[in-house]
Amino acid sequence: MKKVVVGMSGGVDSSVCAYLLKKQGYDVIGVTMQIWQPDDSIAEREGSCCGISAVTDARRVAGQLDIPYYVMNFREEFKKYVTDPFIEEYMRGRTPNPCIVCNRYLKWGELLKRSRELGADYIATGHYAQILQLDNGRYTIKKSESDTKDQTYVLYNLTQDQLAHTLMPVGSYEKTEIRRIAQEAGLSVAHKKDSQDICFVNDGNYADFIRTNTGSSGTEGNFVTADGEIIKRHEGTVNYTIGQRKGLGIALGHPVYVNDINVETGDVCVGEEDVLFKTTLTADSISHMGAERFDENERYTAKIRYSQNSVPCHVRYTDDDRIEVEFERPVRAATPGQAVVIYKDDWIAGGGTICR
RNA sequence: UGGGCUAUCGCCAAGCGGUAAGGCACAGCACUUUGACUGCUGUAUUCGCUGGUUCGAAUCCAGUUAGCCCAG
Repeated sequence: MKKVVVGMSGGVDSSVCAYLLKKQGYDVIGVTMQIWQPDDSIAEREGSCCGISAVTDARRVAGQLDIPYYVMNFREEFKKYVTDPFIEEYMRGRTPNPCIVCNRYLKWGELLKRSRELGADYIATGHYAQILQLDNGRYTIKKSESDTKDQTYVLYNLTQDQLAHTLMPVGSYEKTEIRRIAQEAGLSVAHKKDSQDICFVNDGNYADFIRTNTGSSGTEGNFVTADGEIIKRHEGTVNYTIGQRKGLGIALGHPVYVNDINVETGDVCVGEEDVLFKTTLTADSISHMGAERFDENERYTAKIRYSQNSVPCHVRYTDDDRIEVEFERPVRAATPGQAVVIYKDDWIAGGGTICR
C-alpha cells in the first residue's frame, strides 16, 4: 500500500483530499504544518491556510477519517524561506508572492523531505490543480476542473522530483462538488469558510507585519507624478504595489495608480492607469515544468498576477536564466517580484519572477 | 487704505428662489492564498457667519469674517 502524507490546513479542500485518498486505498497520514512563532497573536485567526484553528479542525477531521495525524513544526524554515524573504523583497520595493515560495520550499521542500523520512511515497494537498505527466516524460501541473478556483499559478515553481511525488485529487472536482463530498462524508469542516489572504498576516495588514518585524515601512518619501511634481508624503514604500489605486489618499478628481516605486529616492510615482499596460516583461529565476526549455516559436499564454486571465505570448531567452515575454495584447501592472506563469494549453510550461 | 472676486462634504465641483448633481478620496460588502485591479453600496437635515425679504433661499438683500487679485 502506498503511503501518502496529506498536508491538512483544517479547511474543506485538504480534508476532502485526505478523505478521497483514503477511499482510494492509500495509507494516509495527516500532517499540519506549524509555521508560527509561539507568541504569535495571529494564531487564533480563522480562515487562514495555516493558522492554528487549523490544528483543531484538522485533528478532528483526521479523527473522523481514522488516520494518524501529526503536527510538525516548521517555524524556523518558514521564517527562513518565507517571511524573511518576504520582508526583504518589500524592502527592495518589490511585491513578493509568499504563497509561491511557501509551496516550493515549505510544502514541497521541507514537508516532502520529512514525509519521506516517515516512509511516505507521496505528499498530497488540497490544491485546485492536477498533476499530469506529458508524453515527453516530464511532469507538469494542469489547470483545475474548477475554473474559478484554479490554483496552478502558485504552483508553477515545483520541481520534477517534487511533482513525481505529489497527489492532488481535489483538482479534478468542482468546488461545489468538494463541499458536497465533505458534507456526505460528514466532515465537520464541510461548511467552513474558504481561506484567503496571506496566512501569516493579520487582516491582510502585511505592512503592519513588516513594521513590527523590522521597525520600518520601507523608504520614506513622496508621491510624485511622472513630471516629478511632488503631491504629498507617503507612508513608506512598503505600503504600495504597482497598479495600486486604493489607500493612496490622493484626490485629483480622477483615479491615480502607482506606476513605479523607487526605494533609493523614496519616490512613489503615481499617474494614469494606461501607462501600466505593457506588452513585454522580463523575468528571471526561471523554472521549467512541462517544457524542458521554452520553444521560442511556440505560442504560449501567460499570467502575471494570481487572479488575472492569461494572455497569449511568446517567450525568448535573453540569458540562461532570464526570459523576455512578449504578449499579444498589453497586460496590466507587471510587478517585479510577482510571478509570470507560462502555460501551454491547460498545463504549465514554466515560469519565473518578474524583474521589470 | 481704496476697487474687484470667491467662499457648497477631506479635495475638486454643479447649483442662479422650490426644498443639496457628479468626480476623486474614504468606509463597508463582494471577489481574492498578493490590503492589486474590478464590482456593488454608503457618505453634507446642510451650503463661511449673523440678520432680513419670501409660503419657501445655497440661490435675493444687508452686515460680518476669511482668502485671492488689481491699485498702493
